[in-house]
Parts: sequence; C-alpha cells; structure tokens
Amino acid sequence: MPTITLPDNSQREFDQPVTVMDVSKDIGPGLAKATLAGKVNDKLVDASYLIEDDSMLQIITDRDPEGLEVIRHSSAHLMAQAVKALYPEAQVTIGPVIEDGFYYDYAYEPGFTPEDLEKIEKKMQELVKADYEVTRSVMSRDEAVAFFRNMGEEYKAEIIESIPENEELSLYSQGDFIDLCRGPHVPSTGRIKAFKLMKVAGAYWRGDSNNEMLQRIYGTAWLDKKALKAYLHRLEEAEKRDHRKIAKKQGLFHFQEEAPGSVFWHPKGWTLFNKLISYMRERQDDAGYIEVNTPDVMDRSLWETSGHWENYREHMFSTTTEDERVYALKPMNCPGSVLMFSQGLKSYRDLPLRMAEFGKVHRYEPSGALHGLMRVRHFTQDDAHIYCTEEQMEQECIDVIELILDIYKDFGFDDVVIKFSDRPENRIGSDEVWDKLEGALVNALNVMGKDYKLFPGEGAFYGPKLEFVLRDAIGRDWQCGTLQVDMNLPERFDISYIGEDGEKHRPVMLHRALFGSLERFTGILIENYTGAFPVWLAPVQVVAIAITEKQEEYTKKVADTLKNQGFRVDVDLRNETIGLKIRDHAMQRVPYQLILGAREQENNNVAVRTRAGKDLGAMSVEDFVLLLEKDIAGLGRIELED
RNA sequence: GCUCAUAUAGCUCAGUCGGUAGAGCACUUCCUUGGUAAGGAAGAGGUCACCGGUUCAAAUCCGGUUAUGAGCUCCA
Repeated sequence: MPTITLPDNSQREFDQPVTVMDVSKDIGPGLAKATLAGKVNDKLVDASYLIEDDSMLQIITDRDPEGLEVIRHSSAHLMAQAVKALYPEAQVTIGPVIEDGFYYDYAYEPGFTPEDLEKIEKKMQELVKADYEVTRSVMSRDEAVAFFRNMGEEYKAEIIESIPENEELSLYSQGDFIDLCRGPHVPSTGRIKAFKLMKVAGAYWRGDSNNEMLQRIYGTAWLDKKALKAYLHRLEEAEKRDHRKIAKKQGLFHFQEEAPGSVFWHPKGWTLFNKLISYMRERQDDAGYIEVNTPDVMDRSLWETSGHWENYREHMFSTTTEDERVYALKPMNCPGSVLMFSQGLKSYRDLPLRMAEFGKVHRYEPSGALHGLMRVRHFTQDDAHIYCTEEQMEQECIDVIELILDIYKDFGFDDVVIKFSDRPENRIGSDEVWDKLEGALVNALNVMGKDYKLFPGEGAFYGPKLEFVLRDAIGRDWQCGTLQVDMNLPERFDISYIGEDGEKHRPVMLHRALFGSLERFTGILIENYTGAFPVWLAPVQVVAIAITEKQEEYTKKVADTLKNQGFRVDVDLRNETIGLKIRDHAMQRVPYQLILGAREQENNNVAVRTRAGKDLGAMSVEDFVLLLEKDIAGLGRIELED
C-alpha cells in the first residue's frame, strides 16, 4: 500500500504497487504524456518502475534536466538499434551521454562513411516513427555474459564479465534490439524527437591505445527541433571564433608544411605576443621575480641528469654535431634554471628565490596531437622556478595562485577551472613528504576559498600539481597555468642552500607557469575576444583614414603624432571610398578609426569611430589621446564591443 | 602514433561522364575625389600538395608520402 509523496509534499495513496507512469496518469493525462522517467527517493528510474513501498516521487518530464539526459541516453540506444539493423555484423560496445549529446562505439571492420551516417540517421527516424516500447528486464551476470556471447557480442560480454558476479544486471530492449544498460530510458522510441548524428571518429577500446580502434559515432539530441536548431546555430557561431580562422583573416600567423607544429608569427601576431610578454614581465617584476635566460641547446649529459633523456627521449629534438657530440633542444626550462641556481653559494637569506624565464621549449609531439596554436612543437613558456624552504612553500603557493587568478581576470576569465592532481602510484619520496606537498597546494586553495576538481593519482611522479584550465570556442578545455611541487630535480642536481644553522639544506622547488604556453594563451585570447582585442593588446590600435587624397598630409601628421606617443597606428591612404575603408578596418577589428576629411583638416581635429560602429564625433587629437589612455588604463575593458 | 576525412589562384570555393582549369574577394593599372560597413573598368595571377601507377589522355581513377581537420591516445 504505497503512499507516494510528490515534490510539493502532496501525498497520494494507492492500494497496490504502482509504476511511475501509473502515478502520472493518476495526476493527469497531460503529465502522463510528458513523463519520461521518474525519481524515486532520489534515484532515477524508468517510467515503468514499480513502486511498492512509501516513497518520494518526482516525475521526470522534458522540463527536467534529467529528462534531457534520459533522452540522450535513449538516443544512443536508438542509434545502436539502427546500426544493428543496417549492419548486423557490427558489434556494440558502450554508448554514454556526453555534453550536448551522446556517442556509441562499435566494432565494425569496414568503418562508417559519412554516407553511412545519413543512412543510420534515416533508420533512426523510422524507428522513432515505429514507436517501439522500451522494456526493462533483469539477468544475473553470468546469464548476461552467455546471452551476449551467444549473440556474437564479444565486447559486451567482456564488459559484463568485469562486473562483480553477484550484481544483477538490467537489460533494455526495443523491437529486436537489446542492450545491457543501467537505464533509465524513455518509455518508447517515439519519445525521441530531435537528434542529429554529427561525426564518425576512431576511439580505442577501453580508452587504451594498445587496444584495437573502434568506430565512434557522435550524435546530439535535444528536447525538440527548436533546441536542436539553436544548438547547431551555436556551433556555427563558435566555429567562426576559431583562432585559426581569425588569424588568417587578420594576418596574425601561419603554419606551413616545412615546420609542422611551429608558428610563423606575422607582424601583428608578434605584436600581440610581445605585448603579453611585457605585461607578464611587469606583473612578475611587481611580484618579486627576477628574470633570466638559459640556453636552448644543451649537452645530452644534462638531460641524462635531469631524467628527461631516459623518460622523454622520443619526444625530444636532438642533434649531433660534426664532432659527434649529442645535444638536445630543451623540452623544459627547469634543468637550465637549476644550473643557474647552483651558480654560487645560496644562503637562506636568498630564499625564496623566484627565477623567471620566457623560455622556448621544443617537444616532438605526436603528429595527431598538433592543433593550431593550442598544441605546437615549439612554444614559449612564461616559466618560473621558485626555490624556497619548506616553511615558505605554502605562502609561495598562495601567492602564485593569487597572481594567476588576478592575471586571468585582466583578460576577462573570471571562471577558471582548477584541477588538482595528487600522488600517482609510481612516485618518488615518502608519504610524509607527499602529505606536506599536497597539503601546501590544497591549503593554499582553501585559504583562498577556491573550488577545485580532484584528479586522483594524476600527479607527476615527482610531485603534485595544480592546473588552471581555460575553454576554447568549440568547448575544448586547455590547460594554461600550472603550479607544481618538485622533489626530483633538487635531488638529482644535488642543489642546496646554507641555512641559519650553517648547514646545507635542500630547497623546495616550485614550477609555475601562468599563461602556460604563450602560443596557446594567444590562441585562447583570439577566441575569447573573437579577434576584437582590448586596446592595450590590439596589434593596431588606431587607423587614420584619409577621405580623399587631399588629406594625405594631414592624415600622416595625425598618425605620426599618435605614434610618437607610443600608440600603434596604421594609415589608410588608399584610393577607395570611405565606406569601403571603414568596412575593412571594422572587419579587422581595429578598435578606433579616425576619419579625416576636409572638415577635420580645417578644424584640426579627428572624427572618431569605434569598431562597433559607434560615431564618437569630432575631437582634438589631445582629447583622443586622453580617451585612448583611459581605455588602456582600464585594460581595455571599456564597453566598446558590439 | 591510431581511425576517418580533406588538399584546385593570396583567401573562400566551383570544376558533371577522365579530354591540359573557373567564380567572387584580394592584387596591379586606369577612371572616379568620395563623409561613416563593399563606386566603376581593364589586367595579371595555377607544375590542381608531392611521388608513382592505370590510360591514347588524369585536377578527376588507384597506391604511397607529406600537411591539415575531427575524434582517440599522449602532453615531462
């Protein structure tokens, strides 16, 4: 005799066990029609779930976030059903829900073509129309293994075999398709209204590159066609922000075959790059760092001492000279930094020693990993190594985190995902030391009230790390800043400082990078600003445009006045209409355009237009300079975007 | 590195059935001297990524290489 309590605390009594759907029907036919699943005592269940005892029940409809998840999960099953119908020899594996949709991995030797996707999608539509009822059944583990093995589904059987023996497994079937699944699912296939298959890709079985490659089909699913359309539109818009596209349009950099994964910076892109360096240099200077520079090419023996030769040799660029000496291009700055530290005796009075370097590192990344500016083979780190005592460590961590978040704020990144990776299985150092190092990082975050995501066992073998992650236009996450504690290098290079007691002590070494890779950060910024950089960063801040050739001299004069005050100014004297010139520079996202015609020349002033199309009217050059300076002082966050 | 796809003018892209390549923008020259997102005309520009094969004939079909894109794996 279950009593059902609904979210509004109203109660309904039934004289026999009821399904979620029964309760829905009891409340009203409209709700019954909208019911996708239920939440009984906070556990997500099918609409057909039988409630036997007094329970809290929330009916899940397409208005609930869980409803969309159920639809996406069922969409994955729907796709698998379609694939099995069209390609019976394909074996099913797994098909989870992901952000914005779902995927399903198949073992299918010939692979799927884009045409196959169309066919599969069409089949899915048919299956929706047929409106198969989705039913749940239960099997023991061993029954299920035998069942799937008998069907020729070896992968499925393998998955089930790895599940503990005593667990009861649920299976879902629709039409002649059956799959192992935790559920819940929609009551019938007709409930899936808006989906689209997006792309085929390879994916390793069980995520292990030693295993065979499966065929993964990605799809997206939404509550209705309108939401699907909006999503596709959003994707299109996001693609326009792709840093590679914007860079081409604005002439910031290029890549070419002779140097895969290596950037050719054009003048405008290089200006941007250098602006970031001078910004960082200033911030680090204020934060008590010193800056050094160490060699790019160093002898093999150094990399043997650091351990890189042993562990990362295949990812290093190395070179042998005429005299048979083997050198390597530095894949990291730290060994150089340590050599710098060991020059001369260090006292505890020298600590904390914060040694920064804008070092270009070279890593032979796998070809498939390369990705625009985000993943390159030669990149510049805003690297620094902080040598300090154990007592100083936590405060140094706090200072680094504070600096990093403050710097990100200057670029408009207020929400930064922080990842914390703690001790891995293979590691050096005692547990007590690890406790201390992890504690330093976590305490620092706690003191600052910052949330973080824990990645257990993902730390480096020599110490735990924090990673600061930013997201690109297409929704991909990229690690930018990092803070790591290192127990390995000080040991390997046997560095020390003289303590108050006159004895040698081993310093703690913190590695940190704030932008991380200047190249990657530039890429993130291009997308973040859609190429419309704040004035302080913009490669060209102002363009002076002559309306006719009669203003040529005046235009040059105005431009020179601004250039002499340190602004980055372009001049446009082309024999084109003013409309075309304005359009060109607006599309190049130049923050300010000065329109210079007979009127301006006569009154000795400039007519100012923003890239967003706002006409600020005429003003003197002096007033315009004040405007620029104010804009730059506010780090260009004055509202002039469209 | 793996799976799939792509590679044609500086850029964006067409190119049917295999018959030696085309548009728009950009560029050069000329006309136009203009007032806040595209004025007009003419001209120049290509070893169709590279190497090989099939064929009387290859941008087109086949194989390989390189690079790029998406995803997977990796990222000290």
